[in-house]
Amino acid sequence: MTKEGRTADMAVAEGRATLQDVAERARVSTATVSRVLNGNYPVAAETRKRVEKAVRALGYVANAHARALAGVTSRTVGVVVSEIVDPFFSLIVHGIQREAAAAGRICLIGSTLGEEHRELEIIELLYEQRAEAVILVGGALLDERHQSKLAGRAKAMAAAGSKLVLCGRPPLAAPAPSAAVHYDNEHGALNATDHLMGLGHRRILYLGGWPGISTQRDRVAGYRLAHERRGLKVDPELVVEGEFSRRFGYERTARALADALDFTAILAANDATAAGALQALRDGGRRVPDDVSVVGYDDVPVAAETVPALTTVHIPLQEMGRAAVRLAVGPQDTGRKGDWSDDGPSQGSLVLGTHLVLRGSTAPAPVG
Amino acid sequence: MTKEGRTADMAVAEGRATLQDVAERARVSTATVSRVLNGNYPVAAETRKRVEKAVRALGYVANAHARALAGVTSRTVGVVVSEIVDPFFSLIVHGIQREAAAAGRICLIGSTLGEEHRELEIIELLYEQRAEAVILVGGALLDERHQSKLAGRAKAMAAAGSKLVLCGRPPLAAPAPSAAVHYDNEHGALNATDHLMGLGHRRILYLGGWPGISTQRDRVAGYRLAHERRGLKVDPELVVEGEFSRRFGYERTARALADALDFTAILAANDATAAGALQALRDGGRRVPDDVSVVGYDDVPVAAETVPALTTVHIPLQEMGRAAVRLAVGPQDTGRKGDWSDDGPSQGSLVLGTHLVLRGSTAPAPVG
DNA sequence: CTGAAAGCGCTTACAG
DNA sequence: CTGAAAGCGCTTACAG
Repeated sequence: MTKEGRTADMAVAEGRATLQDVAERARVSTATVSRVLNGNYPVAAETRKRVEKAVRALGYVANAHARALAGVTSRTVGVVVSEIVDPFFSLIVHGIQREAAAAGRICLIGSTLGEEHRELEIIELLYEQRAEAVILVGGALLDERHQSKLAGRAKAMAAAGSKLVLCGRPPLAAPAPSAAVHYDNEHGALNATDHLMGLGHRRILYLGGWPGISTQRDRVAGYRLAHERRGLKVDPELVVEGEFSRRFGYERTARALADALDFTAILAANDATAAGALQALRDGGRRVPDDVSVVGYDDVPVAAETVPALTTVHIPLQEMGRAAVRLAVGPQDTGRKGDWSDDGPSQGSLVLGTHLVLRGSTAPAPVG
Repeated sequence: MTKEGRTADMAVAEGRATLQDVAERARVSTATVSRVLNGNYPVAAETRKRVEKAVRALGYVANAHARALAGVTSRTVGVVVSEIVDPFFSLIVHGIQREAAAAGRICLIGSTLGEEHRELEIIELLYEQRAEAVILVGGALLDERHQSKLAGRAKAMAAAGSKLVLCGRPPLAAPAPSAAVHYDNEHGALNATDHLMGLGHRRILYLGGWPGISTQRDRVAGYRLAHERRGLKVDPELVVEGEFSRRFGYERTARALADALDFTAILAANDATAAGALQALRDGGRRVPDDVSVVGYDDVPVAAETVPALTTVHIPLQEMGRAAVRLAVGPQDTGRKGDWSDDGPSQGSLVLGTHLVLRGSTAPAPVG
């Protein structure tokens, strides 16, 4: 074992080495060590070498807390998701992780565990950790009190030089500063419905989705708009909301079949719901797409794996996550901290396009 | 607008309020404010009220960095995953999030983005953030250099009062301190293989899985052990390793069919691979389970959703995540910081059971 | 029950 | 190119 090796082990045995330890070993001041570590200041080559050697010998790793306290940003971005097991969220998070890694940031990920109203608690925890920015992933809770609390939080964060970024939901109402990256949700549903109508379907069952969230509101709106554009009325019996889940899709399709509800196609609120519908249809002896056409929404992996594979609305989920990080850590500070809180309501609002992916689950409406 | 409301807005406009601000407003010392906030010390009811009012008025949120620096633990647990989009990982992470929330912790989640050797970099980032513990999720890279670096890191962390927890992989070799929660991986594969053998299958294709990782090593070992126990030889042609992926499962099954490889059952390295095999079998005109039986591994949601549904090995993924957090933040410090680095090699090592879930993809081997 | 003060481990003007 | 010193926002003995 080398002398250096032994000393490193000793340092290890005593706990974490500090800047001070490194400075002493290299016989320089802590200021100098800090400078070589941050590499943003001229240091004599000779000195630099000594410091680097000491750093290695002691196995020194900077304390991010001390660094953050001393004024440098935390290099941490906060993320709030509902359920990480839901591919809609995990694909977005994947994009966030990729872009965060590229920007040298690490992610603090909080989950509401499916209880959306806990969003504010999680934001508070993330804010406590002084995340540079907090990204809220997924649809917005349709609750005025909740939204106004969110707006309050956004203001406080802006004033403190941090920011709130919305990902997969529309920007906050006017006076609150926030950035947002969204997708043309309503338009996606409009296209999907119109695709079915173009195939001759007139009685289309809208199935699934939780009405408490903006995602659902916009999808249903697109479904209705498609009818309106063709001068058709929506039969209220054909709009069955509830949950975004495979189980819900299965049960309600089975019930519709049992009730002999008249429909030739299903627009599901998301792919999981559509997969459930597919299974209920099969169990009920209906052929897809011969007897019934089915369209999903999201284009998560399962959509390509069902039998038949699902025609669905593609959302660039990963890209949306990446864009959110760009908005979050974006154009580096101009130095005027908290400054943009005065710039007006919104700090950039992106809308990504969606498009229909045609696969095997849709076909012309059966004749007769 | 109340007077208090106005002041709160003013404070907000000036950036984050500090303990000092609260103290001034409540006309007490910062020590007192700290005490009422932490509630671990007697404070006069009257004083407490004044402080609480000031906190609310200023919208004060503690700075976790300052708190951590001043000696309190960071209440942050680090997590390293490969691909968060893979349900194997996201289910474990879900369990981690649940338990972490219950313990009042927040998770810093780093991803290697599928490049396992980057694990060490991520650990370093997490260590920099002074995570209380770092949980490594998923199989271990079978690489001695990597393992010994990991051991070095584990020692350094232990000395610094933090710890490394392994989740879904075996404990580190002897002299490195670490806690681990694993599952009886080899046994699961043994059972699955034996189930097929019990149904009369003798030529079982082992399909998929990346040989560079402990997960695969143990599953293949279980497959071999099952043969050994029955005094059967493993035909090397029947062991097709490569990747854990649906695509790999599809392609290699299609190829096996094209090559007229002789087999009546498939043990897939995981459910995704099995789902790909199922599709190739269907595309190749084989009926499952009549012509070929298929068994998956993991029991992630997709296993219950394929047609037919997959017989597979269930791993208590969520529970494994929860257990990892318990090991991570576990029995609160006895105060002897870094002490357990001397206690021996391992800090508790749990092994959770797996079991076979019988669904529709397995049946007796076809006669003849 | 309350306060003054030291200290956690960094960074960064300010001098030299 | 280098160092002494202040300061970031907390917590916690130590006094009272």
